[in-house]
Amino acid sequence: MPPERRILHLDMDAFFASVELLRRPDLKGKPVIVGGRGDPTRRGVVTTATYEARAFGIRSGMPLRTAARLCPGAVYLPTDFAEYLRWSRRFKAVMKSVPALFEDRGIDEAFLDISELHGDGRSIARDIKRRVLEETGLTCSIGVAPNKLLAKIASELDKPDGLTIIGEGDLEARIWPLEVRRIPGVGPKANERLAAMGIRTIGELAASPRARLAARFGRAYAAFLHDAANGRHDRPLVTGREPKSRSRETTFQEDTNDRQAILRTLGRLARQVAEELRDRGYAGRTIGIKLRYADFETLTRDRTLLEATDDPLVIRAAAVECLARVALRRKVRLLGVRVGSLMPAGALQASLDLPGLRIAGDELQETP
DNA sequence: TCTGGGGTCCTATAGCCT
DNA sequence: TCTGAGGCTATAGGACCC
Repeated sequence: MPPERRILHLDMDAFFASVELLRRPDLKGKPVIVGGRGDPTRRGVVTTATYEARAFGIRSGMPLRTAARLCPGAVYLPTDFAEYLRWSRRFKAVMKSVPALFEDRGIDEAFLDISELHGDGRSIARDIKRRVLEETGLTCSIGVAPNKLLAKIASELDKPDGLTIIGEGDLEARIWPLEVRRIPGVGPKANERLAAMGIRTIGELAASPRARLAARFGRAYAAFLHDAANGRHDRPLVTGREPKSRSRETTFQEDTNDRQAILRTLGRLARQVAEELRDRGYAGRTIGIKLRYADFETLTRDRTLLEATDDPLVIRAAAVECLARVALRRKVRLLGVRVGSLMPAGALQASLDLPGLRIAGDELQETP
């Protein structure tokens, strides 16, 4: 019998908006909406809204133009990722100071495996909340549970500034009444298909025969759903992660079918991706584009090179080649460039510097 | 007036090879 | 020699997450 795990999930409250309030304390108590360029007449979506704005029905992912209709009196601010990243590092530094496995889950949340720590989960969580507040002036919500999945659900249950402990015995009372959509991994599509089967709550999902789920969702996903609903989830924390791809994309303010404009944008995106790769010391072999038509139909095209690259001209050339495989009969709303199959650029150099090989121009040649 | 930008992972299919 | 199974890689799309 393995000892019960204790996983802690921390989620910052309305993170981007709260960071903005640190520099603009005069906006405290007002509806503040962060998203796009901060101009609700232009294309963009809400990334975060303060709780005052949420009272007007503002939700993240909502078009800024819709938000402007629902809450014209709100203060609209542009997203400033560099600034949020600075504050993100600060709260994560607090978490990393705890002697426990740490898993980074993006800019505003993270896990700790506190199984081996002395003391009860509640006091450990309280201590972290207090120190995060001291170091950043920001509040967060924490969930503690026997696995990552339940911990994440728990951290959502008492937002903002919440602390929720879920034990094995709390499943029926605390988790089963929740809607299936609360399970991370159940998005709009799966939610709809479950609803069509008459399954709305996690409890109903837990009581569904696996075979019935497998018939609609396939074995693997059905097993995940059924286990999750029954509180079973043994995925370990992922402590170190290598990036798999890097991309840049942009939505045109006006849909366009101007070939020259599209090519110019492609070149700019290729340059930006290359710059980021070089900054971070990576190169990639698979170059791809993403294109979204005005009607939102989206397609991708890939091309795999013989060698990994971080050269903007090589990336652009491959992207142009991908673009040539797409019919540009309709207007385009979004264009993206992606580099995948990443490897550290050092490894690339090492492979090119193998004895007996040297670089000549663009080609690998045998050393005489 | 809709619907961003940055990612990961999974699945299906096709071609090639053994 | 033919057929098939199965592995591997490349490609495309979709669902989901923050």
